[in-house]
Amino acid sequence: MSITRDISNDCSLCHVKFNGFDTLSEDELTSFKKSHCKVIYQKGETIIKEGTRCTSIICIKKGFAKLYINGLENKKIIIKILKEGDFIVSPGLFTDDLNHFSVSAITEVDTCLISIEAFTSAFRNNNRFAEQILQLNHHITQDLYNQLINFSHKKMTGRIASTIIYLSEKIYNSKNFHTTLSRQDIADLSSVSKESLIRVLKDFKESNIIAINGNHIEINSSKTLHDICRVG
Amino acid sequence: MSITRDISNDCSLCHVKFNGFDTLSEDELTSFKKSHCKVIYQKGETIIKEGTRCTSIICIKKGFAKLYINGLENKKIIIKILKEGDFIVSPGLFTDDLNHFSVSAITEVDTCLISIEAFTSAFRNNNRFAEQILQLNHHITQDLYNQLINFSHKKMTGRIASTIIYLSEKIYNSKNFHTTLSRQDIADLSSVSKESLIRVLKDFKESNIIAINGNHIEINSSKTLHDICRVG
DNA sequence: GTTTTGTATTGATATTTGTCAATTTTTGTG
DNA sequence: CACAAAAATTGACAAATATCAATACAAAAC
Repeated sequence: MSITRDISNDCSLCHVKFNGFDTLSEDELTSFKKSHCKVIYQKGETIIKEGTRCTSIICIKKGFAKLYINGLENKKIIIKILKEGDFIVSPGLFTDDLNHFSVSAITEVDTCLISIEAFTSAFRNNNRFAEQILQLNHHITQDLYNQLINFSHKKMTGRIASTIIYLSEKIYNSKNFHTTLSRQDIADLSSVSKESLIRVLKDFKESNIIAINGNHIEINSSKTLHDICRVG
Repeated sequence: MSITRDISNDCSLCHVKFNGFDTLSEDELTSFKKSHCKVIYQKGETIIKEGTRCTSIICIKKGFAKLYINGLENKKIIIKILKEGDFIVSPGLFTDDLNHFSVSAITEVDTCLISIEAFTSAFRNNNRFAEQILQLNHHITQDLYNQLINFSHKKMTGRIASTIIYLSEKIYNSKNFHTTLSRQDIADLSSVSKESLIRVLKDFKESNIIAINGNHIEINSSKTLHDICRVG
C-alpha cells in the first residue's frame, strides 16, 4: 500500500496509496478517468452521509476527513481519519447499495469521485485488482478487530493513549502535531465522554507524557504512551 | 445467502449457505472437491488457532463453533457463533497469511476444509465468485460496525439483551433454546464480566423477560428484550 | 469592539461495572 | 457412588466512568 499512481491526467494530485491501481489496464484507467469527478469540500462539510445510496468510490487527494458511524443517542464512533491517498469503498457495494458510515471534512478536502460502475467493471474484469480490493477489506477487518479489543478490554487511559499514538504515527507522522479534531472528535475516536477525555489528557500532561496546548499536541514520552496503550 | 449447494459428492451434508458456490464452474467445483478434506472436531477442540498460518477455507457442515479473538489479560471477545452452512475465510488471505482469530468447537463439529489454492484460483478466475466473496466481506464489516456500537454505546443490559436475541434469532432459530455456550462464553459475546452477566440474566428472569434454567433459555417477552437492546 | 455562540474545562456526584472471596451446583472420572 | 475439578452463583466492595451544572475561553458575527 505504498506505491502511488495517477489515475487522472487533469488532476495531478490524484495519488492514491493503493497498489490495486497499478493493476489497471489502460482501458480501465481511461474509464476511471472518464467517470471521475473532482470535488472540493470545506471543513465541516459532509462528504458521505450514512443511509444514502452509494454511487461513488472516493479518493482523498488532499486534506483530512473523519469516517464515523452514528450510534445511540446522537453519539458517534469515529472509525478512522482519512487523509491524502486514502480510498473509500462503501461496504454497501454488492450488498444493499447504501452507505454504512458518514464521512465529513475536518480540513478543506480535495476528492476524486469514481463511479461505482467503472469500479465494479474493473473489479469484475481484472482479477489482480479484485485481489487488491479484497486485501484492503481484510486490512479493514483486522483494524476493526483491534478496535473491538481497544473498546472492550482497555480502560480510558489505554484507549486515549492508543488514539494519540494513532494520530501521531498513522495520521500526522510526527510526535509534534496540530490537529483540526475537536475534543469531542478525539473522545469519539476513543469511545469516552468529552469530559473524561479532557481529564485524561490533563493527567498525561501533568505526568509529562505529552505537552498539549489547544490543538497542538507533542508526545514527550512515546514509550510510556505505548506502555499505557499495551497494558490497557 | 440462502441457496445451498453441494460442493462434494462424497459428503452429502456439505451444504454451505453461500450464493458464491453457485457461480463455480464444473472445473472449479472439481478442484474444490479434490482439495477438500473432511474433518470432525470434538467439543472444545480448536479448529483455527489465532497466529497460525491460514491454509484452508473452512466450511461448517454440522454443529456449532465460536469464532473469537484474544484480547488483553487472557480475555477473549467472541465475534460470532458459527453453524451449519457457515463459511470462514481468514482476513489473513492476501495480507499476511495468518489467522487473525481462533475458532473452537462448542459441539461436535463436522467441517470441510478447502485449500487456499483452490479458493484463490476460483477467486481469480471467476468474477462472479469474487463478487460474492467481497459481498460476504462487506456483510462482515457491517456486523463489526454494529458490534462497535453495541460495545461502546450500550450498557450491560443492552449488550446482553442483544446477545440473547442474536442466539435466538440468528443461531438457534427459536425463542426456546438450549445452548452449549458457558456463562463465560455468553459474557465474552456481550463484553461483560461473567459475574455481571449472571446478575443481568437473573434480573431478566425476575422481570419475566426470559426463563432460564441451566443452559436452557426461553424468551417470554421478545418485545421487551428488543426494547432494551435498542435503547441500550 | 462587543455580543453571541460554540467549544473547552473543572468540580461534584451518581451510576455502572468489575473484582475478589466465599459458596453452591454441576460435571467428569475412577 | 464418591471424590475431584470445573462452572455457576452470590454478596460486599472498589474502581472506572458518565452525567450534570457551572464557568472559562475562543471564534465568529454584527
